[in-house]
Amino acid sequence: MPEGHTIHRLAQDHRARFLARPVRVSSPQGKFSDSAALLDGQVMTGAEAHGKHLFLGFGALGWVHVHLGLFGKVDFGDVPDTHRPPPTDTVRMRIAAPGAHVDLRGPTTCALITDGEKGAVHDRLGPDPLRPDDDPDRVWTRISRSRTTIAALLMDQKVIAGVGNVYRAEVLFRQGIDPYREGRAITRAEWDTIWADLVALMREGVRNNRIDTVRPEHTPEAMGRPPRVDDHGGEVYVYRRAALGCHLCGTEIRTASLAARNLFWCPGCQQR
DNA sequence: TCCTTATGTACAA
DNA sequence: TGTACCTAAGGAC
Repeated sequence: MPEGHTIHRLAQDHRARFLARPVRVSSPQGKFSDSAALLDGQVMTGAEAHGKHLFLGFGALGWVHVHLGLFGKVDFGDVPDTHRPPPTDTVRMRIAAPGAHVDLRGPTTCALITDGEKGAVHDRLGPDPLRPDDDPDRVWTRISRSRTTIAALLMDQKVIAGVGNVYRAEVLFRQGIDPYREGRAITRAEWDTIWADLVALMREGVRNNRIDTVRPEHTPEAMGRPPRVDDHGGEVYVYRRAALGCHLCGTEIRTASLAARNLFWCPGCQQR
């Protein structure tokens, strides 16, 4: 379930269990074995996120750089060592300390890198709504000069880091903006609202560890409908609701493929 | 049991 | 634009 909120939550969850503690590191699946051997027994000195990238610090040894890609999964287990389940053979990396372990499966990236290499990753990522010091003006500069659609721009990690297919669809619905509108046709006021909305939605995503975007007044309860949670685990307006009726205006939600990803929007609520 | 799909990205042509 | 990569769940049979 990896959009930026997941990764920031993972950083927090790693810090809570492992920060400043020596940890056991292994790679049952094998692809990370050499680095795991170097790190085994070392102290975890940091855990941070930028967009969808996770960095686990190990002092002078560098950082474990993790990117979940589309399929990557992380499972924590908070059990006494005597009850710790043996890892399955797809676990790329297991980190363990007394009373806690975490398994990483199916990541696109899991590699030990240097400070310099970490810096290079930050340099190619845009501002992240979940990093308090990041500057939305840098994003606005790119968007306001671009003929690319706002839908494509929001998914471009060099422009803005951490937004994925769900937040893209949902923030454009919430702001009433058609996904095919060009970046340069977005007004400054619209951009300010999009950024502020992403900050709020993604912070809530970190808190709840899932994506909910439906405003209180639009929940099924508030609208007198039976309770419902969408099958990806949160409550949303348009994501994966193709051919269903819009919660607000009843228009059929449309879907289209854009740069190999599924786009969802309501033609009734979102303006060109 | 097989097929499809998925909240992602990099690289080749 | 297409393809490769990594894993697991759900649905069709």
